[in-house]
Amino acid sequence: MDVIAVYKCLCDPMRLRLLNLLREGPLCVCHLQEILNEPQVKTSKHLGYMRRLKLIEARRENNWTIYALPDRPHPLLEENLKCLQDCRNEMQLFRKDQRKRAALLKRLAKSDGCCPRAVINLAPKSPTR
Amino acid sequence: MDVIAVYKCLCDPMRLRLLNLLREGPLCVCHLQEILNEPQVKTSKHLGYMRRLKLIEARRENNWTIYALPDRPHPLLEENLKCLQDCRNEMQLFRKDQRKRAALLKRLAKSDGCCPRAVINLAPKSPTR
DNA sequence: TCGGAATATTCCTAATGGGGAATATAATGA
DNA sequence: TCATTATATTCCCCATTAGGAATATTCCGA
Repeated sequence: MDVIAVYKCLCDPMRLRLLNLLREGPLCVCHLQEILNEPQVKTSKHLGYMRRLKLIEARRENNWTIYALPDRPHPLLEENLKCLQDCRNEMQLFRKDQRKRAALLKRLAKSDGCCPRAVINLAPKSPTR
Repeated sequence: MDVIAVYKCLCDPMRLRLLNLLREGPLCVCHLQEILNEPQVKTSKHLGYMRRLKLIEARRENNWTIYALPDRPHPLLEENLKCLQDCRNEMQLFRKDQRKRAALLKRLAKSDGCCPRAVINLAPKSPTR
């Protein structure tokens, strides 16, 4: 039952926020951390947790680790992320995070971000989806 | 975030099996226990857990406790139960449980079950849905 | 009133998870 | 080589949970 792994990931608020962001495109840890305004350990641990359960992927890009949903995410995960997107009326936090993400990307487009190289590499992926 | 409660319920295999059965109609504890072939404590505890989180309801019918999904279940729960229903190819266990349930109801229809009164009361609800 | 069936609760133990502080590791640039 | 940045890991504590054994509770019928 792989399904259990999906639900285990989904049953923590912080992980939901992370997934909600990754759904819109890959991000490095420091950006996730900044957007969520949560300590580094916490961010890294939750990402590691989901990574171990194979729900998200990580790749090293120079000094940064970029996390992303896999090309073909677990269907159950996808379905639920879509759901959460829909009920984001209740999910003020989600919307707020998304706005912060948009602002961050905009800021980085002017290339004064903390890891421009990562951003450039991800540029084709992040705006759409 | 009520959503977390839903996912907490969903991240245990036994609870998934219980929900999968309740989705088809109400059942008393002893029937659930029999179908799942799990010890009484375990069954009762998981049901209690979900009940406390308001995902399922219970009503006392003489000596039995009948558990059921609420009239208007949490939308996220419903969505996921539907999902699980769909991917039940992987979920051999679910199908097996459903067959056992059908057999049980058939047997009870001949009124030699352990709690006929409960069954009678629930008859209008269980066949459909 | 008593015994038995159905269910819930309590007590215990082991495992897991969350969070923080501190430390380790990896990669960069000076 | 060294300092710095980004990230992961380890250690520690606390809360939650799963599961079983035993016990309590509720309700029934004799």
